Amino acid sequence: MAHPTTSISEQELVLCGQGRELVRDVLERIGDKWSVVVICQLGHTTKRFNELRRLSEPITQRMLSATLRSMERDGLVTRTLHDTKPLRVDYALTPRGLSLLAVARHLAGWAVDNAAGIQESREVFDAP
Amino acid sequence: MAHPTTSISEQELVLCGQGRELVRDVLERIGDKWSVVVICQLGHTTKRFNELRRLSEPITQRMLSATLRSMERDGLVTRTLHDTKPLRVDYALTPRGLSLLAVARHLAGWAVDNAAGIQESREVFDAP
DNA sequence: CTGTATCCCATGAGATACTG
DNA sequence: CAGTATCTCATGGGATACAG
Repeated sequence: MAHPTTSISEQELVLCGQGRELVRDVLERIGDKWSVVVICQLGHTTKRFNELRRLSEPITQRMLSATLRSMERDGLVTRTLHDTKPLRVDYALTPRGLSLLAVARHLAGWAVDNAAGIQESREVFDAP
Repeated sequence: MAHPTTSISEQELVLCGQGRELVRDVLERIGDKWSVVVICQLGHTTKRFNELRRLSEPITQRMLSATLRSMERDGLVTRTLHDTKPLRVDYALTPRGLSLLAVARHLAGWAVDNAAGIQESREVFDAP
């Protein structure tokens, strides 16, 4: 890991200064509706388009296509076209994609740990 | 930490099953335009509305208000109204908010580490 | 099988003005 | 000071149909 136990002050600097746009950028990457789902479904194994589509249900064809392309653009997945008939395309996470997978899992851990508590807070807040 | 070295298979289960909605939920919470900024600016210290507003520039009054309220609803911040004149309201992260701060910093670490590489990948991808 | 092209609408968020 | 109320517009993303 590159930031294992970075000091708090350093991280605060990062988040308060120029780093803010970087962080926003990452959040746009990971915060859209499907990226994390696709990243997690891809995991460490290569998968085909329709395979991913089934695993990521109810994603639409359009959104899977768009999500994969912007991930490819960011160097998170590789796209390999096998020139067979019928067509066959394989997707796999790159090393960078795998490192994002780790972050996504960290996030997922927090989500699972806090989902119930948040739900409860909301109910209290929304009460009469 | 609740999920320090959770096994991969367990996490994969979490992300593929019911956990998906939970994760989406968290991403909507943290993935909006201002939550992470506000969380980071709040950090470990109590702050007033306009103080936060300056620190989170160029956030609008409306969005800071909305962001803080949904964070309060989720039990991430506390809002304390001091009945003085002129009015004074203090905001601070709750323990849950602080745990999210840690996750946000993890994300920020990844962002900083990968921003340059992603930028480069994009340029290559977008090339003529 | 693996996509692209359109159309369409709900939502997120900025600008601005007003209030306790 | 600490908000709320409108208005407005860009965009994200679903449904559907078509294409290589």
